[in-house]
Amino acid sequence: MMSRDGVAAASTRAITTEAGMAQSRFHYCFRSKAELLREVVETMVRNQVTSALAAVRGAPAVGPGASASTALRAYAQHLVDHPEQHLLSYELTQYALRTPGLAQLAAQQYEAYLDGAAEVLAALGITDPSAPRLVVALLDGVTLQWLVDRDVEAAVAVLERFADLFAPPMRPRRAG
Amino acid sequence: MMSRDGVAAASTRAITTEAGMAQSRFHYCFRSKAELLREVVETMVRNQVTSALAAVRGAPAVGPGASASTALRAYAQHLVDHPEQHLLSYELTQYALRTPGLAQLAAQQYEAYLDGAAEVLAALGITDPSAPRLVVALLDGVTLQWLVDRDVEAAVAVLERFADLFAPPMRPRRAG
DNA sequence: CGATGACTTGGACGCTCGCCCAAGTCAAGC
DNA sequence: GCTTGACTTGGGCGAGCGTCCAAGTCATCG
Repeated sequence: MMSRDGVAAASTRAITTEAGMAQSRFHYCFRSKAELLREVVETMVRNQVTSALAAVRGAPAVGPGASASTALRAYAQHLVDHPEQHLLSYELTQYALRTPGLAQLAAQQYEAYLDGAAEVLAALGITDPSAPRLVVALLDGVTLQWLVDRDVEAAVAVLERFADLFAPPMRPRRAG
Repeated sequence: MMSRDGVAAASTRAITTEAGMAQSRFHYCFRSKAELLREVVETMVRNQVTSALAAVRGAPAVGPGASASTALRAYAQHLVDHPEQHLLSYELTQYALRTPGLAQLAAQQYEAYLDGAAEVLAALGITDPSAPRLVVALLDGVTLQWLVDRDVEAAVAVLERFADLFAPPMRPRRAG
């Protein structure tokens, strides 16, 4: 419901109405709205990381270059299929950054992303310690761009270009 | 004031109080709050693009590799000096994406960013048509990461790594 | 001088927000 | 059967929101 309508629209009344329960019940289940948001972020991040790992482990790897490109395509597919989830992820980050009591929640979120990315890259045979930050940064940027202009071709092209730069398939000029 | 307190805190009352004028005057100056936001985004984007261009044109270019690295460092410096402005930029994008009447505002914002990036890259001697999207995506991603964890070293390292991949200084293995 | 119109103001409209409370329901344990 | 305590509820608290309006100020101009 949050991914459908946005964090700003997720009032305690809207949430409880969606769940078909009385609004008063909200503060019986959660101490405050911040507590709910904490749980939402933790659950969402856990799901994202585990499903990304499962997707990478599920696909057969035929060399770091090819599988990196495949993984990037899979991410693009997920983005196109579930745009609201990705937008929600950024909304929650910013909500946390602007809300005093939730400042460290965003940090936890991205720590989990970076750890997850490191694990995914390791599964692809890429162990460079600076790689996770680079990959997460590029994915975030491409995602944000696509959420804005919905240009799938351009987004995929950027990902392909990055894959070529970052993990060239086999060798640049040999045995094409 | 928006960059200081966030978009959510920018109510018409907060804005007019900050400006030292009566709240009623807001709707004499602007038809609605959406109209103000439109002007804010347009002004902000214009300033960002022109100042980025001025910075690149101001620095002497000594080859695409070196100047690209310099430009990325300059961006990192601006980010560290004015974090709220960058956060505001993302907040406005998301506010626009979630607000029905403002949907195309985000598209205009990123169109301007991409055009600006293309111009900056052209000034650096990089004319690859896919380059602006790649660079803007990476800058957005690195910026978001830094806004969350405030790790300057890591952010600069990622930018350097990208500069090496994207526009290698002179030649990879010759005349170092 | 009197009228016009741009500009400013305090106050109000109806609405939503997070949070809280007194009262109620109802199965479990004595 | 009675008490306990987890659970649920409608209603209300004070506050803030975007927007609007009648009334007021005041320089300009016939």
